[in-house]
Amino acid sequence: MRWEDLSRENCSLARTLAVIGDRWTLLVLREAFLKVRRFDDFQANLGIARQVLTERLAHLVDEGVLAKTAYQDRPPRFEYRLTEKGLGLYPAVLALVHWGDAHYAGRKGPPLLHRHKACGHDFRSVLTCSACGEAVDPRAVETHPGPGAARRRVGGS
Amino acid sequence: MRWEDLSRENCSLARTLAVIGDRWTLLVLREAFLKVRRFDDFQANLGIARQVLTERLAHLVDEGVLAKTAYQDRPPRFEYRLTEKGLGLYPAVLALVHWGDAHYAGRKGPPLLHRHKACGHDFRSVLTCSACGEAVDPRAVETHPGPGAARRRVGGS
DNA sequence: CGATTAAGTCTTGAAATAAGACTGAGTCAA
DNA sequence: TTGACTCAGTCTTATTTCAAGACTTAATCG
Repeated sequence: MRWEDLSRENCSLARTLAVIGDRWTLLVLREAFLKVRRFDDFQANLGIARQVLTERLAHLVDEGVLAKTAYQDRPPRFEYRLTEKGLGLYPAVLALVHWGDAHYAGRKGPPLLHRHKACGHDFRSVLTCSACGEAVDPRAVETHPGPGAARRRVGGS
Repeated sequence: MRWEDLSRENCSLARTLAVIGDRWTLLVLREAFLKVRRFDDFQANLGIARQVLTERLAHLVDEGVLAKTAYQDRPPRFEYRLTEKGLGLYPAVLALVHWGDAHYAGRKGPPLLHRHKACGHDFRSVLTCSACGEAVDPRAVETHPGPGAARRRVGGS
């Protein structure tokens, strides 16, 4: 299979990765979550090849994860901001960051902490069940086909 | 910057992506979470080039995300299983899947549902604060440097 | 005028990926 | 005991992507 066929897979992870699974894309989003908005700032912070950055930003805009808007007209200058859809990736990004904190932070601890403004404390993200509100252990999850599951061939010859 | 320098960045997301940010790696892990264990099954399910699969599995084993063990000796046959560290990626994977469900599921709904065995209901993951136990809105999070933050040059000439 | 800034595009060489043939060790069935 | 098959890879070749940095365009600043 080639990467560009991913979005046609009937799998939500594959479709998500078709949008944000490229090399660099999640790092571009990290910068966006840290309020970086301009092409040259993304480029300088990431050290990414400019061509690649151009392509990644365009893709994220196409997918509605970032919005590109002019903040001045002459000369034209643009900024890239997270949309609501893009903001929806925050739980995933935070979970990845906290996994990194747990396994790859240096002796001194994590480089960045997250504070929950509502309660005032630094926190880690906890996977919680939308149905019962309790923390979920990965081993306590079972999967089963949903309404959009692919029809399977049954009893074929 | 080149990709292989990522793991030296003082950023937990960058270090995480150095492990699981390659093309295909998260799909390999999807299969692992769905209890796939053998080389040929990964290969057949993903349609990934065998060479790439070989390299990805070896990398995940190196990083302690998967464990490779022989399940028979003659001929030698191996299986790849998630370690505890690998299981720790579940919240991140689930968050990505649920983002895909929200934005890319077809008309009929998501292809796969997740049931919380403890309460018996299908659920979505909710980002919850480890300090206060409440659901966290992305806009209610502030970041600040942690103990492992890079020392910044101060007052340089 | 000359330097600087922002947001790219272009060029070139290096690296990664896709597709599929091939290998080797062993099993199974006739 | 030959021939088909399984598993877990390796090898080859062509295509695609990425890295690095020079170049471009339009406008402002001193």
